[in-house]
Amino acid sequence: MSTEPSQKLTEAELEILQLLWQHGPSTVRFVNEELNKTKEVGYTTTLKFMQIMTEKGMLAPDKSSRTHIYHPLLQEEDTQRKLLDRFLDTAFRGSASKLVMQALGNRETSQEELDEIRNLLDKLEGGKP
Amino acid sequence: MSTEPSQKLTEAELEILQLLWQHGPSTVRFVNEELNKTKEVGYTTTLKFMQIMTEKGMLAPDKSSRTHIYHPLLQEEDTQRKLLDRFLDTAFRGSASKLVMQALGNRETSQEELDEIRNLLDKLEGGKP
DNA sequence: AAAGAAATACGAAAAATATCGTAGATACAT
DNA sequence: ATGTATCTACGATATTTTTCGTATTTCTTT
Repeated sequence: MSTEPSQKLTEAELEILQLLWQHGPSTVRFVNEELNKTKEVGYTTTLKFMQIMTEKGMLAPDKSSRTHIYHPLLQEEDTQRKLLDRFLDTAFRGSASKLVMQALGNRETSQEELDEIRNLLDKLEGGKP
Repeated sequence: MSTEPSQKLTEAELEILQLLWQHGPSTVRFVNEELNKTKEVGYTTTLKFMQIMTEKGMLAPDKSSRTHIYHPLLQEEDTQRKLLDRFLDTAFRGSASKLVMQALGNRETSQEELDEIRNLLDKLEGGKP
């Protein structure tokens, strides 16, 4: 009927979600301050965004006290998966390996992370003696 | 002071670039027909996009014949790298390994591709016996 | 050479995103 | 209890992105 988390995250919405995932449920003020570490954004702008996101079913404000606390309703990993699917299509025409190669090739990756990935590869190939 | 390939590709622009990378320099009509395989877009809309992209320095039309042939000026891999950097930051807060894990974990990847990736891992860890 | 088809140029409307100002409500400090 | 600071609500404006209509030019065909 209503609360379908309508897709199509905008850049600004994603930024806010990231902050909430990272720091947990937060106030508008906190989110706004975090945003301002990167760029200049007015308080009411942030507020408006979070209200719109609430309408869209992405956030739920706890209004029990005057200062509302916003909870993210979207799961981080779910959302990342969807974003990745889309990105893979639009930017890499669907070639996951090409994307992976670029992701690993073009930046520093710690030994630990490499090990992790290698483990995953082993697992994926498992059952093939 | 002009031809700087100003950044910030829009979705529509990227779609067009993909077609040009995939099929090589093309006419507006061809691009439009390709686009219409997916969604409905008017001819002049496509034309306008390609003209704007030309202004932005992303494309260069060969106007020697009446029907212009548009060449992409951006390199596919360069562009993908930039898009990936951005995406990595905004969607995965910079964690390349997390992105890679998702990319590999959530879809079918062929044995060949897996091998390729494993090779890359070996290379990246090279110099460490 | 005239009619019709196919391109480009250009301006402007429509839609989607982002930004903010102001008003009114609520808490807090004096 | 009065003034000040802090919030939320809400409407309005600005910016960016997408879409297209119309005019004009250039071929083709007859």
